[in-house]
Amino acid sequence: MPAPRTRRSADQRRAEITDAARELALAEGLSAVTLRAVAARVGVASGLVAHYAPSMDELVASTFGDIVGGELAELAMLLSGIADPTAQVATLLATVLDGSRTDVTLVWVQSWGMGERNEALAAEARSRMDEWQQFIAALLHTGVASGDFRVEDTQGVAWLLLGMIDGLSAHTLVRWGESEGRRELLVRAVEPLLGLEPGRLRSR
Amino acid sequence: MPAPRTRRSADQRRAEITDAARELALAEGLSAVTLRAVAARVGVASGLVAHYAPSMDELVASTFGDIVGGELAELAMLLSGIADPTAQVATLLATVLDGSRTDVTLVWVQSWGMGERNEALAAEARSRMDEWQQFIAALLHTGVASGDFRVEDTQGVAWLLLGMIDGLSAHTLVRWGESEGRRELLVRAVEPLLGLEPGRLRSR
DNA sequence: GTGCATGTTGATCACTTGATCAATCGCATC
DNA sequence: GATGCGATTGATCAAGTGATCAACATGCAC
Repeated sequence: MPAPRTRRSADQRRAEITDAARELALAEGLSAVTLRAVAARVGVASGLVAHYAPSMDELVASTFGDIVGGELAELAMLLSGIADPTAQVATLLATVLDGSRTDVTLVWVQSWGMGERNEALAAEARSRMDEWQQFIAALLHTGVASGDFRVEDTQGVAWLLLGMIDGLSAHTLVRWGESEGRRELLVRAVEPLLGLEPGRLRSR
Repeated sequence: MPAPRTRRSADQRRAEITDAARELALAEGLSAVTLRAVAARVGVASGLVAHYAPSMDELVASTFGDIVGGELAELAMLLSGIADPTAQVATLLATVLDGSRTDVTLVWVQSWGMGERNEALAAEARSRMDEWQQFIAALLHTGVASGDFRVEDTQGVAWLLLGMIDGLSAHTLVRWGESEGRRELLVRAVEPLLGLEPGRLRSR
């Protein structure tokens, strides 16, 4: 039986396709976001995906953007419910390293490795990294303004924190477990960067 | 004109192939290590590469191992000429973050992202990460023994250092430049982890 | 010189990828 | 109900992947 043809509005179909792409990327990585794989997941002919996507490179890039943008929005939401800057940073570190986001981490790591061959993806990765850096910098800035932190180079420290987070996250892709002990150590390394006395970030 | 057929010993040809694979990986990434690309670089029929390599997955994995193994050996050589543990760590950080090794960094990052689809590569990556971690741990151990460092959880701190290094290195793939300022900050974060007074790691 | 073990070729298979496009048909509009 | 816009199909192309193998020929042993 040939699949029954269903007809949607263009916007609706577009949404289905981007959703399917995101689900695929989270389940099997960005390299699994393929013309036919997306089509199969939507339950549609391959040509239709090609019809809506400018190119697969761009679909992969925008899928990456969706995922990591959503992650940041989620985190921002979580932190917005916390008043104390120190607690915010503590929560940031705890959340990002809790090992429950290997799917998003894989997407990040693949974006760095695939950027060599997919210029749209590389550009999107740069943009999203900036977004994250600015988010962290804003966090630090708030803490400095309130007198909780003492940071000179806010931008630089934000980059450093992001680098640490990304590196430790990437490691969990290959070596999971032991994340508990490493957060403790990370916290000890971060405190002096923020001008905090030892132990302040741990209280939580 | 059909290419003139040249005949080498099996060992010699094997060496040519692994060399070509390494060069390709460094120039264009692990994903460029392809049956035909390697054959073309050696100047040989594709079938010959298949004849010597158990499979392309394994050739990619062993190529990765060659590259990062060589990197570590090179670094070990460099550090062996330094007596003071503090200077050793300072040199380690300076060397790894000097931005002159984006080729090796790309190989690292790709190994994490491709491990999903290449089990041999994933295993090799795990093994090489262990190697690095043990190397750093030994460095720390020496410093503790000599009284230069004060570190309780040597293994944990080694993992943390490696994570920081990998994360910051990965960032240089997308955002190069500014590496100078970040080393300064990294050093400030690492000092307390080693039980060093502020500024000790910077003296170099 | 001759023989032949073994290094080497390149055509070939089966598969996957992104992309194109004429043909088809669902469905809102009239 | 009939019309036609536009969403949808699926066959098709060109390119690239790893792998296989019968045929070939090189250069050493004798």
